[in-house]
Amino acid sequence: MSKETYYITTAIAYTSRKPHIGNSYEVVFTDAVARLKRLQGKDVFFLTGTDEHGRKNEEAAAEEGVTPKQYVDKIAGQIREICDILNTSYDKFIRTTDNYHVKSVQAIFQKLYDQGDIYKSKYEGWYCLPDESFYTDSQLVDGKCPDCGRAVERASEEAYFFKMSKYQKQLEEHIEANPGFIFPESRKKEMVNNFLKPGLQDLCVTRSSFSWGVPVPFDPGHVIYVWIDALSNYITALDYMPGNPGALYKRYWPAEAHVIGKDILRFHTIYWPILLLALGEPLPKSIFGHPWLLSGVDKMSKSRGNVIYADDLAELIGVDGVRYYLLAEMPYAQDGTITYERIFERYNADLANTLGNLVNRSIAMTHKYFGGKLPTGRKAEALDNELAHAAKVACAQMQEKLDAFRASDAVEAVINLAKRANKYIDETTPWVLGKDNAQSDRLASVLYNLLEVIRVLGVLLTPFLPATAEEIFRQLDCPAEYQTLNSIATFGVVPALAPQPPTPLFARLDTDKLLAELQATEQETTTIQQEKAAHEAGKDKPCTPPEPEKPAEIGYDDFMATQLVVGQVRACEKVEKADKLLKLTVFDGAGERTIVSGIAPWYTADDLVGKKVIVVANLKPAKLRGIVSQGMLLAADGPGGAAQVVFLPDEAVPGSRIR
RNA sequence: CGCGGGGUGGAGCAGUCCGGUAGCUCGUCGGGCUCAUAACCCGAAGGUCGUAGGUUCAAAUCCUGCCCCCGCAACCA
Repeated sequence: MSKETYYITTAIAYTSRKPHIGNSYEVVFTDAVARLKRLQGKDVFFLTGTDEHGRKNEEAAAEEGVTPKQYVDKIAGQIREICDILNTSYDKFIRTTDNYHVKSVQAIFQKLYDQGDIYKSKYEGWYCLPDESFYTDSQLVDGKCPDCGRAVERASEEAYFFKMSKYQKQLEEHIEANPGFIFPESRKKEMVNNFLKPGLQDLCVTRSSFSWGVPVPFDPGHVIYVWIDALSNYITALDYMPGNPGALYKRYWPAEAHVIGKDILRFHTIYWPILLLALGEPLPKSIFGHPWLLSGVDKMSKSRGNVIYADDLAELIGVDGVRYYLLAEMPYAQDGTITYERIFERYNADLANTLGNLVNRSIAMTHKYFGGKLPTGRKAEALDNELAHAAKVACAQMQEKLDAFRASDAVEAVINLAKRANKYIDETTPWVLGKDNAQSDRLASVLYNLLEVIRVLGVLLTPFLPATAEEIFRQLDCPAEYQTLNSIATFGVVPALAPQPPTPLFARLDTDKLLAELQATEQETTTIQQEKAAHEAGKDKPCTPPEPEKPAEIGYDDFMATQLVVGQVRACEKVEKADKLLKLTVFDGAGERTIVSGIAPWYTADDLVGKKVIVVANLKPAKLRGIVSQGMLLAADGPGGAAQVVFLPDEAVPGSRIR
């Protein structure tokens, strides 16, 4: 009854688009841990879900002509569907639009406000009346509006702020006292050095510029921003209410681990703990910032046309094929890579050849030599002990590694056992024993040991490849009580199994053929994707990349509103303390202007000085790294995020209009 | 001097804390076997462990300088 509890969560996925396979890694990994813990007899609660508020969703919905709720319903459905396809065993799928969550978030906000940790203040800034815009100190040009050059006045917009600094000390002490709180270690250093040490600012926790969110209970013009809304999901999912926590909360909180992407570590290791400190609740035991899965050397993104989706891949290699790749291939602290070559290679080598073939040949021999049922006679040999020992080692290693969140090492330990069993077959040569009736007892022993190892493999694979484990048990005709960790603690406890006729677990893939097919379909889609990508302006933010928008048609006048002119680069220098910035002096026909451009990684002064470029002449000036940039250069998005500046022929006359 | 991680046979990684025969997977080559999914088992080739110095009887491992890659921060109009 009093089983040890184990609460583990993924981050909730932002409902901006269908998650790609890199996004899916998190939920598969977390699922493997959750399944292991259940296997170990813990009372597990595994939470995942979706983060559904925010301006982006509001806008996306408007564009599709549906309500925000309709929009997020659709995407949340897709996200959940992928979790289901991947056979993840979450106990709850929370959506931040769920009613209980909204209520709880409001109560949390109210409590923090009542105790003075949230206060209403002003988003202070310089306001330009004619432009209706706010500017910060650094944006101002000579104390004037950077846009129109007119005077600005000190003005403010109301917003609510959270007193982060009040809890900073406490958090720092906690991190110090609990070395395992943030891991891997290198991530912890990033957080402490970059954010904690410099000191925390109070955090603006509401917005009034959009309305798709949880309203501030006592001030409905304001909406609670993502920090308190989304992060709280980990406790609202357990029916948390300030002062009146629900039964689930009492049972499962604090969480054992929050598994999140390295990109949102800051929110989870700083904002979230401080929020909990303010609520007077215990902090989660650990926060694991996992690395990313890169497509080749690039981040996966729609605009690069290198996206792989888990469900598509599952069509090719099965759900467990996908799970296997993710779990076996992702390093612990460094980014992993995914390519089809690698996927097929791992699938064939480990799943088809090593594991699948072992199961198949062992069961096939049981049928061939004994009609599917082993006789009772046995004859043990010293060799057998080595196999039994390997099973014991695999069992210990798998748990030790996965307990430490080292999934690929854990998987390796299991596959190693399968390799050892394949070797055992060669060592014992059952096909030789089969030719000699006098060796029947020995043959029966060998096959028994093999079936026993396969059963062990079935148990050990449960966290990683649940469907395969099940299929192994089915083929072995293995009763449920022999599918547990306890039952494999000692080798050779299972009664003689009478396996079903063998069915291959994983069909070998014809790698060359598959790659050729993929290349063919890729070429069809690439063109379309590239066209789309051309319209996608900025880079995607890692956690919430924007959906590529179908460009709305614009009229000629709209286009002409952008004043493109020929400019000649007269001078160029690197901006100090900025990796990407070049400060350019450009002659635009009338005079020289300064343009700061983020192309330093790809261009030097020599590449640019004297060249004719396209300048956006009427762009609002902006201050970059303290330098006012008056316009911008046109450049194409090149491969790998590189910028490719558009150069004009030398004859082009500075100042002439481009249209 | 903003903070941190890394450079190991063709590819991907382990080993570095606690110096002492450089290990694993894939690939290549050769052999064995035939129960099995052209699978399995054995063996071989292939590495001056980024680079230059230093400490030591001994350095991938410890120290110092330099080069290159990556992450965080900053920044990309």
